[in-house]
Amino acid sequence: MRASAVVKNLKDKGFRITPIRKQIIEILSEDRGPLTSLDILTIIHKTGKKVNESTHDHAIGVSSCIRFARCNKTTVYRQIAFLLEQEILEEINLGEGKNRYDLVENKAHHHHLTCNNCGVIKDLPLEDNDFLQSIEKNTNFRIQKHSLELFGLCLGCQK
Amino acid sequence: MRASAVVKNLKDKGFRITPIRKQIIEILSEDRGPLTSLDILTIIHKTGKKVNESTHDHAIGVSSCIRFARCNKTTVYRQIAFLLEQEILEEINLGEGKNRYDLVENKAHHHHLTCNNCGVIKDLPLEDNDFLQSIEKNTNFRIQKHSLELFGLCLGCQK
DNA sequence: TGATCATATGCAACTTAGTTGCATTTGTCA
DNA sequence: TGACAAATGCAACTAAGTTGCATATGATCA
Ligand SMILES: [Mn+2]
Ligand SMILES: [Mn+2]
Ligand SMILES: [Zn+2]
Ligand SMILES: [Zn+2]
Repeated sequence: MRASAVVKNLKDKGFRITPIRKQIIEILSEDRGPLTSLDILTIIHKTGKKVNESTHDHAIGVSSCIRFARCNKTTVYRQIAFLLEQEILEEINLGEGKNRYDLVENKAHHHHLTCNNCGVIKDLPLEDNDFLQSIEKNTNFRIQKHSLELFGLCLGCQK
Repeated sequence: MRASAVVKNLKDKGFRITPIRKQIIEILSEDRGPLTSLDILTIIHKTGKKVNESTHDHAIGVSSCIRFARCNKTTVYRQIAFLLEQEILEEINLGEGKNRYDLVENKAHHHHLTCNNCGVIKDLPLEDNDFLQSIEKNTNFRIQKHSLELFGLCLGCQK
């Protein structure tokens, strides 16, 4: 599983593995598309409730469950900051007035197609090196980062 | 001048021309680069003061000056919304947690190069139609809008 | 298995961008 | 010069994100 590889990597680097840190990595590795901090917090809260309701034992354990239920937005923001520093996440801005986060991991650099009608966000892998190099030549800028976001209608929403 | 053409166009379409509306158009037509709502408000306030301090008569007039000095952020936001509807402005998001606005007018569609060191924002005219068409073919999306923002170091900041 | 200690967490209070409702003012046109 | 719709100011609000501080906890070692 992708999440456990990320966790192992962090542990090897000497970082602490807390239930919330692990859970955020797991949530983002489920590939629901780039999530906001509130998306993440809401999923953590739900996970806490679900596990609490079930009478069976569960991989997550009761103590983690209690902590998921109480998880605070500050913690989510701080974990996001940590995971960004570790270059495990990428910050994505679709002009919504809030950020989204995508697991980088072994996925190559990519962009997004957002449907203006149904909101679905599709990955767009795109080899853009030639493109960027020609801009560097023409402008004398040294390009360090770029963001390309496309908006339109997905096949289903074109009617 | 570019600003007066925009104003005339609005007048012809039957929209009211208020001092603040006109001033915002003028500020943005001075090409200081894409401005935030606060940038705009601050410049309006300064203009009010400057004109007030000067003892000479001035193209702007005293009554406009008083209104510039009192201009409220709500008004700026509402003018921005109006000018966006009229497709006079374009909204630009550089991932700063706030929007910037650029006059569209007769300037062609373009992108931006932002210097990570000194913050300068340079226009980047870029013919990207072929590029977009090939994405449409490969993805079955119909693309309606796109944003491409580049970040790096300007010539001066490359040391 | 504890004790230790740096790191992670929860909570409350704060900042900043942007929005809304409402009373008042003003640009336009007859 | 009215009349009236559109524009404005102000205050109160929302939502994303940040900060300080007291408490809790994961990893390490005895
Ligand atoms: Mn993605
Ligand atoms: Mn520009
Ligand atoms: Zn769709
Ligand atoms: Zn620079």
